[in-house]
Amino acid sequence: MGYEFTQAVYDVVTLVPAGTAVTYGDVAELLGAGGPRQVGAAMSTAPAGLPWWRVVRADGTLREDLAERAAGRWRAEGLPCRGGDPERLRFPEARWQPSEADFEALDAIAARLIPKV
DNA sequence: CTTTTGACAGCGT
DNA sequence: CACGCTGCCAAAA
Repeated sequence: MGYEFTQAVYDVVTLVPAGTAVTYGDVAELLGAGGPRQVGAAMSTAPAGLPWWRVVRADGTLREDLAERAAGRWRAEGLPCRGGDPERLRFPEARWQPSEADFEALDAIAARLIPKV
């Protein structure tokens, strides 16, 4: 199965529960591969239906055009925003804390990931 | 095949 | 707080 990095990123993002968020760097770390920019590259081609608004920059913001569309979702999910800025999440409060079961799922994803031969 | 781009992050200034 | 610079490496050109 051509399980590549990009697909693994999507799988990880899918695990992030509503009402929580992670940073691009978090995704790379949870995956145990790549880095923030690689995750961003993968997200740029994200399929419809993926909760992309739950993946933000380390400072709790998103690129402006994306932040506009994400703000509504954040409010609907009750994500904690910082100060009076509705387009900036408050970390680490908003950060997803994976349960043990989540870590197992994460581990499974990492294991399936085939290092690009 | 090579080169450039980029939904980033952290540190220095 | 704001820039600027560098490292990172998958994707797209």
